[in-house]
Amino acid sequence: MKETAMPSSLASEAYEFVKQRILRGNFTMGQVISRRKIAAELGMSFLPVSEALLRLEFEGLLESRPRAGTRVRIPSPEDVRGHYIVREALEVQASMLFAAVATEEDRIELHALAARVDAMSATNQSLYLPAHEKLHRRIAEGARCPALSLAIEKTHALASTWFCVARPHSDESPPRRHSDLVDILVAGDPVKAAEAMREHVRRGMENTMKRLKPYFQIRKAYGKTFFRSEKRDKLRIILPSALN
Amino acid sequence: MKETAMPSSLASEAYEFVKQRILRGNFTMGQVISRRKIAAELGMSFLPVSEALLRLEFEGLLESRPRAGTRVRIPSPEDVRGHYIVREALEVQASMLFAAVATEEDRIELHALAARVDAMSATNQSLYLPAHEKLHRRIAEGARCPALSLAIEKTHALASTWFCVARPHSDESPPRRHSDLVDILVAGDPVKAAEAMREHVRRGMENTMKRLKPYFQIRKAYGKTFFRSEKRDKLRIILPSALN
DNA sequence: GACTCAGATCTGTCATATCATAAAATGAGA
DNA sequence: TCTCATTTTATGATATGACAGATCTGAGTC
Repeated sequence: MKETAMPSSLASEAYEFVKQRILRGNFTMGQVISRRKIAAELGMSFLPVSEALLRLEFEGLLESRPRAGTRVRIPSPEDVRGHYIVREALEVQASMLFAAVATEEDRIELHALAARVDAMSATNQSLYLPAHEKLHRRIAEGARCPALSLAIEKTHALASTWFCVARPHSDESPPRRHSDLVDILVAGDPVKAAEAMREHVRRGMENTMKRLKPYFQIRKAYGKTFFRSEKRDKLRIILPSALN
Repeated sequence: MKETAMPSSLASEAYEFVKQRILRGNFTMGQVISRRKIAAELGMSFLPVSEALLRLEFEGLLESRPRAGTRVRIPSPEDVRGHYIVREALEVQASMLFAAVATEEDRIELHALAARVDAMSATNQSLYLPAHEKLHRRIAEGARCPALSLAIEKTHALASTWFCVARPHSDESPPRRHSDLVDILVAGDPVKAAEAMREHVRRGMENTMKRLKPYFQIRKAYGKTFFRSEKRDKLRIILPSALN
């Protein structure tokens, strides 16, 4: 956890700070974030913090209401579906380009990454997510289109917040789920690559939908009000909540 | 040109104001925008204006450097290519979904829109762009995925700024360019729909590349400095500039 | 217990002021 | 006319404070 060199701007420092806390799960879904407290914690005014939160809101990690507060976004089923449809579009495009233009080094590295991801999906949970993201990032980079990589990276950041929660999965995902995908990508046929990636992303959506199901109810219970106190915890208990 | 109801926030008012001026070409590419002047013009502080410009920067319409200024973004060839690759990904996805799930009304309306667009591509230049955008928006809406529609809409806003400039086109685009596309979309075969849309977007990219070629040189001449005075106009003359 | 309602507290929005830096304007020297 | 260093002006970044509105708290009521 190092300061990313010289942020050169308090706003970007605050941005990284809050983003990391969300991605690590220190801020839980639905939790209200206080600009002033974070500003005090970082020793700055709350204006650069506001700019940072605004940016995170654009990226879909936060949601806010004018004078009520800002909280970590709680997704609705439509959010998840929409997210995965956009993501499918982008990743299919990336995998087609990868199959067509990736270098030999790209393809070799991808094989190694896929093997690592598949291995960790069964054993090491905490390292699985970063490895999985790296795999997809490499595919995007192999497509040789920075704009596409950037768009994909943004969608991944959003989805990451959904995985910092309970992981009841261990659903028998095939042991070579990612290796099989990569095998097709490196083979070099864009159409087959697209097909494989499309299937891959769709599986991901089904998985996420299952995991997030309890939280959909929480979203409904919260409604439009931004609870600042612990009332939210009470709601969590009241809910039908098969949270685990 | 109506105020969109009650903006409820000065920042969003400034956002709409600046965005419209960019899209209408009142702000030309590379022109530096002064937060303070706009704030004065709108009778507000420059803080809400800053928030608006920040948002437009996220959307790719503006670019800024820390204490130099904020200007309407001048695209590089890589920008255009990246934009169209992302756009291709999204629109192909939309057209596949449209072919699969659009209602009968959707398909009927699309036919009419396509005919209108093709008609105006030859005659009415000023109405062509809005009609063209509406056509693509309807396709996205027919896909029944708000998130996808939103993503596409954002990419269109960016591209629109590129068309407020010289239109040397009138390149013999086939008279039924959009009608042919729509014919395939409404037929209902997702694979063929995807194919047709992919081809359509690629044509669009080639077109845009041709139009923007002169501006690529301007971008190089500008470099990283944000000219606030008229020196920029001199540069424009100096350039090889077959601007018209 | 549940419900209401007035104050206290916190929130985001916005205005104003200061500061370091980038670009412009100026002017002396070739 | 050109170049280069200087000053001047303009810009974005940030701090601070005021304000309206949302949420919270707690006493009072049933």
